[in-house]
Amino acid sequence: MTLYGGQGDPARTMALLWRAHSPATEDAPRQRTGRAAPGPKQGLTVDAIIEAAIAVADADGMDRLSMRAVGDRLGTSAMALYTYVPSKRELVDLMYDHAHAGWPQTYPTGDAPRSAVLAWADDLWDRYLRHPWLLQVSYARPVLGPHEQSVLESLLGILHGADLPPQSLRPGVSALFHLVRGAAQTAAEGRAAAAATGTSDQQWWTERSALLARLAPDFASRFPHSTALGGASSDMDYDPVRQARRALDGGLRLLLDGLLPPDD
Amino acid sequence: MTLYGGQGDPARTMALLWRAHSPATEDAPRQRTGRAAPGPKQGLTVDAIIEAAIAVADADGMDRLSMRAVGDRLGTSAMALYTYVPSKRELVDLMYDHAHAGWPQTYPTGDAPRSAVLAWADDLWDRYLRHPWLLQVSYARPVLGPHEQSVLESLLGILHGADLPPQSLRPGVSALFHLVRGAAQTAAEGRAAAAATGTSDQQWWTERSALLARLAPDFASRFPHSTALGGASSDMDYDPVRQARRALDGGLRLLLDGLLPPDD
DNA sequence: GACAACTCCGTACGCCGTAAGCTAATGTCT
DNA sequence: AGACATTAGCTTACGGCGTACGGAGTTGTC
Repeated sequence: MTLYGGQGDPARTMALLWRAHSPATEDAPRQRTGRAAPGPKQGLTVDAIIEAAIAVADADGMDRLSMRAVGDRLGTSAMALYTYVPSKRELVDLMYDHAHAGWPQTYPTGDAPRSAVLAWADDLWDRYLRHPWLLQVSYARPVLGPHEQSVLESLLGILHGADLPPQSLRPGVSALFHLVRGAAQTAAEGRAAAAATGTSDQQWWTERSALLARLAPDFASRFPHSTALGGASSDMDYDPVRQARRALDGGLRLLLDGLLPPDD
Repeated sequence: MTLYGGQGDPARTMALLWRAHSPATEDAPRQRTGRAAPGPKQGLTVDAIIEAAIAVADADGMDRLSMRAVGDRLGTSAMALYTYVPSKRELVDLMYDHAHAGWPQTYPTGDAPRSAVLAWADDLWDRYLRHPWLLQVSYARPVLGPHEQSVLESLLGILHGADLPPQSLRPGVSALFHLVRGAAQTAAEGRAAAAATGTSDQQWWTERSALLARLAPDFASRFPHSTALGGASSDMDYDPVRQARRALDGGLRLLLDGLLPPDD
């Protein structure tokens, strides 16, 4: 199920999200009271925690991400993290933003906004497949961090050059995000399913068909169009990542036909 | 985080999914051994469990859906459910399919496939907003039940009439699903956030802006396009559901411009 | 030297999914 | 009628989770 973000204390979360990037708030829980700073030195940093958490999620998946697991990786306990991070939810928010770091500031457009959009989508697709747990964090979250913001900003930069009808901008942006995200999710989950069950994609698919044929022998007559669509041609590609990627490319083509003038 | 479905024993899951709809397997765990049926009468049914679980998810959200909660609602314990359903994962799969029940078999197309697609998308949007937890179940799941299958089948029926280039069919279908699902997710989560915090959408938005202005005073110069996009006009609509719906309508328009000939 | 502020973190609580196994009910077979 | 295999229902319990709470130890200021 989707993990909803942005639910803790918004001020605290946003301070953490924008902390290093803002000239105003230098850093740290330490600074919260305006006064000095007694007490032991801090042994961890928020960034170290974020990176450890991302490492856990990348390696073992979001299901296995727990405060205890992050603590283990850092050689401490789960509770030690709570000095730096108010809760797991906030940590996920921070992970989410951090995983979008290093995004290109701009994409070369020239006279070809279409290929720039495709490059942007390709980068986002890569990012999602590299950190599939990103797709399990709600993207309707309203607490945006600086790195996520860059992803949006770079797309807007591309579209700014193309002369869109102004009322197409917002829907176009939403649609592009939804398409990439949806396709990447399909790909990531197909890949994960194959890895989890250990059966090849083709093998798995034929087993499923046999089962369906037995349980629902009238399938073909009840769902003729689905049957036609699923009809396996001999050169069928069972790899879920390639399938999803092809669907994404096609979907982007259709959408951009409606959105942009053709590159030339 | 997204709950991955379709991971239990596929044969058992599919038998449950297609059970009532198939002439072959009459029903029930009872029947699994070919032999007769000693032991106490069964006091529950799979359908009752599914419906109770959906009621819990509708009322309290997916986070609060637990086997114990479903058991409580049925006046029994959590463990009593395991006679009927192999695990929570399978139960979620069954819930997912069941929540798509009653889908229109066909949409009137006439010469207007475009409006038929829009009606289909509208129905799906409604369904998602009525059962927002559906959006937290992965839709890349390959174990399809009969009701989900009808959703796809009806769309294919519409598109069959329009003469699409054949290579546009799959990407078009994927894109339509992704658009509706993405928009509904944005809407549902915005709605949930407003309900959870108790602040009005407008109030919440202005607080967020003030916070951002303080933490990242250089926001406008670093993200000029985002700033321009977010620029609040006086007649701005803060309601997240309406916003997402408008984005969906616009996105569908763009996509269908690329996909279909205009209705007339 | 006193004290306040702070970090660190062990313990514990109430959740969760579900494995294991007992009890009692029911059918078939002798 | 009685024996017995099979099954549903359910209790108990285990190992996980997020995190509240509070004690212990460390560091700065007065």
